[in-house]
Amino acid sequence: MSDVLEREFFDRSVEEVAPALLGCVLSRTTSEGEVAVRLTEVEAYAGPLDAASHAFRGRTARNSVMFGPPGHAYVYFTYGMHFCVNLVCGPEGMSSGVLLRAGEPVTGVELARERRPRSSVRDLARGPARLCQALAIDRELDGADVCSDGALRILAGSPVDPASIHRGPRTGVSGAKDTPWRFWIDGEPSVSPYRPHAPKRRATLLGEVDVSGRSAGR
DNA sequence: CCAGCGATCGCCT
DNA sequence: GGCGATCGCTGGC
Repeated sequence: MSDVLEREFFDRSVEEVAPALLGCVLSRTTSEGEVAVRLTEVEAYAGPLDAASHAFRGRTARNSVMFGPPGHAYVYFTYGMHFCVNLVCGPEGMSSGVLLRAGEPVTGVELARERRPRSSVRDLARGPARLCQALAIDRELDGADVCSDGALRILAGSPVDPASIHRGPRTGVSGAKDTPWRFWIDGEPSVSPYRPHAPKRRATLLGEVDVSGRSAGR
């Protein structure tokens, strides 16, 4: 109960929900205890309208949670070793979601450090896979309702100064690369660095110059 | 600080 | 069979 966000919060366009999630708190409870982070960086993915979205090519076993009701977690496994978590937005069937990319630890820092012993506190939840590691989020939480009292909850946080919310292109995606649907709280140390998508290197032709981008985060 | 690279496997073409 | 909504280590400047 307490200060869990209402499901209606998620029942709007993903472009509205994403910046509104900044400053909110994601809390994860296991038998080991609670770890919570204040969200500092997110990305919006707009389902079938969005070439970068996992839902772009329709419903599959993996992404089916995105096609369900808002306020649930879509957890996927990638690169053979990492998990990332999205919160599903509305309306139901739209298959849009917000990827949670980074957060500032606010509760259970010691437990999070046990899970990521090589990490500085600043890096504990800096990046979508690190965030999942610090909070022990895996595919068992795929479909979890974050708007009720459960193992994974989203809580209201203290208000964020609107002027500190910045936006830019999303990180690491190959489709719709210029759509500015990455949102972050400016000046937050926990915001992950911007990494433009780098295509797999193939043999270069005739002195072709590699013009891949460089760091421009924050 | 930055670029390069390997790890490792589920999903989709 | 190819390639990720990534991370962490290495080696260079």
